[in-house]
Amino acid sequence: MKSCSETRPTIKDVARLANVSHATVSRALSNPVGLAASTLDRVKHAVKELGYSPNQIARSLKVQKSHAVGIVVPDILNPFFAHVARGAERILSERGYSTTLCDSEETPEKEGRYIVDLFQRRVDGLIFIPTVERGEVKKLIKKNSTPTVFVDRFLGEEFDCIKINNLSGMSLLVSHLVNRGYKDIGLVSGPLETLPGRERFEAFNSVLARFNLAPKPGHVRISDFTIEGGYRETVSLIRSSGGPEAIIASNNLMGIGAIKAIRDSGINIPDDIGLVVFDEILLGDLIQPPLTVVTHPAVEMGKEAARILLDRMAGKGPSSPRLVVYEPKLEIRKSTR
Amino acid sequence: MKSCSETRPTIKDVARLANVSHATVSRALSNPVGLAASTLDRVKHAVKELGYSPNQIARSLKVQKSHAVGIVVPDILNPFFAHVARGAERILSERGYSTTLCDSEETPEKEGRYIVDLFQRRVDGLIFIPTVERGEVKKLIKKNSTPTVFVDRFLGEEFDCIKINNLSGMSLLVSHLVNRGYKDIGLVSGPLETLPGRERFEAFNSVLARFNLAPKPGHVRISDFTIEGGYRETVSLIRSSGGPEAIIASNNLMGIGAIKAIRDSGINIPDDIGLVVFDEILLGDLIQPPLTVVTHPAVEMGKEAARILLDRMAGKGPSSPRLVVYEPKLEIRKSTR
DNA sequence: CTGTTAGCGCATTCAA
DNA sequence: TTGAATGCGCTAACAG
Repeated sequence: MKSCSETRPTIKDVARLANVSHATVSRALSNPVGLAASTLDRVKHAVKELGYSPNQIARSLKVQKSHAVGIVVPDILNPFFAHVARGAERILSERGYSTTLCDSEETPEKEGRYIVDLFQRRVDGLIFIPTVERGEVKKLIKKNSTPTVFVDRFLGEEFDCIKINNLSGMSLLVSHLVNRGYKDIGLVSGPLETLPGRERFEAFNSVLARFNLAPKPGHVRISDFTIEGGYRETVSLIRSSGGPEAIIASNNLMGIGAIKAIRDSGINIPDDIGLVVFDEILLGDLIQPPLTVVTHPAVEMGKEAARILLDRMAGKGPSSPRLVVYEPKLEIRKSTR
Repeated sequence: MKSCSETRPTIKDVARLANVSHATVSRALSNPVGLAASTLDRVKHAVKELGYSPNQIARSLKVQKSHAVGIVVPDILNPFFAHVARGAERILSERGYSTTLCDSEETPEKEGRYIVDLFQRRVDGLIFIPTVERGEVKKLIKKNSTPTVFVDRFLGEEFDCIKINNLSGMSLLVSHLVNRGYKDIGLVSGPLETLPGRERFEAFNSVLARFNLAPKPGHVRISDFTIEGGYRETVSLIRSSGGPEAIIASNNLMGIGAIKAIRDSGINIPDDIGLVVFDEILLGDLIQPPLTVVTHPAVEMGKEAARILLDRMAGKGPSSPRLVVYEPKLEIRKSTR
């Protein structure tokens, strides 16, 4: 359809049609108390007649609030992040905030551009799941006074953060394997520059030690939280002589990569190798064999992040950073002996 | 961290520090030609010193363009829509537009609020995948002159639209089944109030007729494009006496529902029943048995939508509505005999 | 080459 | 109960 070039009606157009001042129109629309019923009526008619829709940009400039919040996630195709976004968005929109969902695609440059753009658009708040940690973004966030809450990953103790207990999650996974008789357990770890990558890595080692076990040299691989990365490291793990009896994938995407790698190597779960995954896998129960995983309450975490952000934007809440830690759950399916 | 209450520096602060007028600062930042090198230098230093970041809201108000576009999808958890969004976002951000991704969660009310909000925020363009068709949203879009392009679903011939050839997709699926000897084929259809739902439904009937077959009464079920809906109808199909030999699910989510339903009924794919799905299923190749599906180039469709939208926003392109139709591909896996 | 001026559309004092 | 005036932060004539 041809875009028609007539300009949109403004508050003045409404005022003219209703025979009042534009200030009156403004009142009628936002706080109609103490207005003559007849005036209100005329304004309403004029609004409908012209199809007037307030210009939020002008309004934001005037009131110095955008009533918008940014949500930045590293990968919208990862169901975990999508669920977090959904939870946050639900709470925020309930409270009249509109949200801008940004997918940084695990790319620090893209992420940086988003943050700058969001700040220039003067969002009132930010829910942020960063990619690999870098000083620059952290500086940006700190310099800017926009309230920000982190989810899953974070950039330092000085920020509000919603996360899960990575130690207990990894403990659940390792214990499960050890209890089933696995001794030689491999790890496909996420990047150590991310909080969950690092914490799960450390937990893996410490929990193993608690069982008087230690990872075999070469059986711990540092990867990047992607399907491809998980695939690559798992293949290499399998091919190496004396590969592990079981593998823990440190997140869902690497778990998918691991399944594919195992399948492509012509060996079998759980007969030839065990596999368990940190974080739920979409359709994890439909895969053959169904995968044992550790789950997070992703939607709830998003909601909680939003609630805390709302507090911050309202200037409420403690002045110290808030840390909310959820407990993961073990979902036992059949990917181990 | 406590949000600090000092207000952000404005262009005037920069001007004062650099000893120039704010108009000069504006020029230095946007179009620095014909400025004395020394002036430019002073401005740049002042900008850095203050950590000045232009207020995009004020800028938008002045230039009457927000340089933002909205992307509204019915379900961000559906990988098809997520991929479309990703494709669109890539093209748009390349061209300096920022995008607001909105998830209507298949809820017309939520969708309506998003559209209104986006228009009030004066987005320069809109990429829109509507929920079930309703007159109201259509009216909103038409009344507003904001360029809009639809993907997959649409609201009428008068709009730009990127879609796939639903007839040939369904033809691929039906032919595949017929060639393998299935005669009694059931359909779990999407809602007929959506374009793909309707077109696939009609294609199902016409392609069957081409083979001199007709669907058995009760073997065509109208559902709602959700996992639950697909589950429900498939269970009912299986339980009915003389259920179909094979089922076509009209989209990916209903396909997942169908798999679960078949599994929960204690019967087997492909031995007891065949299943093929319109649209790729995430991990469709990891499910047991791997699912035969028809695929769309989702990212490319999103990109094309963005390109057309860019044209529209620039006032370029034909004045008649543009329709781009992609051809689906059959991905044969092993969910039929 | 740079400063002055005038709005963009709106909310909000302050008077009347 | 309503109107007039002001300014949010910025860009874009128009002068000089």
